[in-house]
Amino acid sequence: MNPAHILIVDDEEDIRTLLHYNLQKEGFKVDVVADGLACLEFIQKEKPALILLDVMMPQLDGIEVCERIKADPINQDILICFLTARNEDYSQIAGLDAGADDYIAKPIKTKVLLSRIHAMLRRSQHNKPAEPVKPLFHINREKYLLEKDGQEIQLPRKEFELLALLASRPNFVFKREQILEKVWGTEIIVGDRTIDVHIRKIREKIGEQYISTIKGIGYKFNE
Amino acid sequence: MNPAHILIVDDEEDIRTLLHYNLQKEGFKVDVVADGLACLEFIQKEKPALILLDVMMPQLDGIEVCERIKADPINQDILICFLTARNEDYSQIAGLDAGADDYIAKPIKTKVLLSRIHAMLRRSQHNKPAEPVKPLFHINREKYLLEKDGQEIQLPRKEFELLALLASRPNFVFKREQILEKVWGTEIIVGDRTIDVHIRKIREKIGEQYISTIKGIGYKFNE
DNA sequence: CGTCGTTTTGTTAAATTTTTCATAAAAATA
DNA sequence: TATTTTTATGAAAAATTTAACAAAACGACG
Repeated sequence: MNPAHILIVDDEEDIRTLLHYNLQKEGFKVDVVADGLACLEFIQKEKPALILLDVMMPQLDGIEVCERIKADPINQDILICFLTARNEDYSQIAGLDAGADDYIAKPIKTKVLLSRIHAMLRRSQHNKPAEPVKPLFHINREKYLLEKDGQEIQLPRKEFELLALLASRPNFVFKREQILEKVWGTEIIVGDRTIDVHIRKIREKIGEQYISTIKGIGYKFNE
Repeated sequence: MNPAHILIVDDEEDIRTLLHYNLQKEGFKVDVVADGLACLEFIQKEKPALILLDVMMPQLDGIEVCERIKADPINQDILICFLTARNEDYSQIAGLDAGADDYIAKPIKTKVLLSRIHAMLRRSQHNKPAEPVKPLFHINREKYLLEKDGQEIQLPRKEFELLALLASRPNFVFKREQILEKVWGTEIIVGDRTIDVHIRKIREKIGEQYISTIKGIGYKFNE
């Protein structure tokens, strides 16, 4: 579960600091720029999942920036959330017309902010192509369980994520590094033994034959 | 893309005319009725994509109408947007509680109106997770009443909403976040303990076996 | 205004999950 | 074969998450 990447665009130092601090604490990968131009430059190089975009900015305002971003199909799926001065009805509408996905009124309450961000991210994940379906073995993300020849097996979260990852590409050898990155993310650091232990638990539950160890490299799911 | 069908419900002639004119000009298919009863009758025959619903109306007010509409699962996906007198905070809240999807404050600015409408329509197309309704026991939305093998169980509102959500998709694991979003909305922020407590209350009333905890994820309703 | 039912919060205990650690076993390397 | 490296295993510590309870806050209503 990788942390979502969020870009903050605001000309006010205080706001930048505040948002940066709160979002980072929440576990997001955060970048910050101070104006619209810098924002456009930034997304040439990196593609954040979400941009918090101040509407009122000198030179290039948020609406303009938003329109330019959304103009490129490649960036369609970047979520954009406007930060607007309170009760600026006009900016609200113009913003949504410009293709923004949500807006938050200043003054920003941290709880509201986080809640909205999570809601947006979740929503965007929600309508993404369904993951490939496994016949023998079905990993049911909706029900958070494993359907194996008739019976349903409940797995704790980490075990579930790990198995889901391996099973998503049968016969492909996932390196330990990759596993750590995909299941734990780059932020959370855990020792190598942790993977072993989870693998063992999974094997206990589904049988030895499904997961093979590739010594020195990692693990794979057998078709 | 055929034009969205919008129903206008307002007791004031001027407003009806204004809205009708503007929406039609925008290319929507528009119908107009003057009161709540006519509205309910209308949707028996046709199913508009969106209803602009005045809150303050003689006899049957907008909130009541909204509740009745949303009570029928078939109409769940009709978008409802309240038209409220300005700064009627109370009606805003009551409206959203009643299941409305948005509200617009009078006096209505055309640009705001159109923008909001487009946003709502876009959003509703955007996230359409199928929601098959499963009446293991019947959930009576009008009375906030649960009919379980003969006996009727009264549930307070929040408990009711929560149970209704879980029961709307048996076996589907609702994440805590999702529950918060659906039952409380993104605006209202409550702690995680709140969910637990409501779950417990519901379990006390309907029995333990119906709702399972999926640790680290959320809850689900058992079929 | 006081009361009652509902909703929310905070605290503590219990349960479960996740991680670490020490040691054994296995595989690879030389 | 001896040595080194890597993984498996069992037990236990640490961390996280939920349940249970008590109480406060809130709202509707007489």
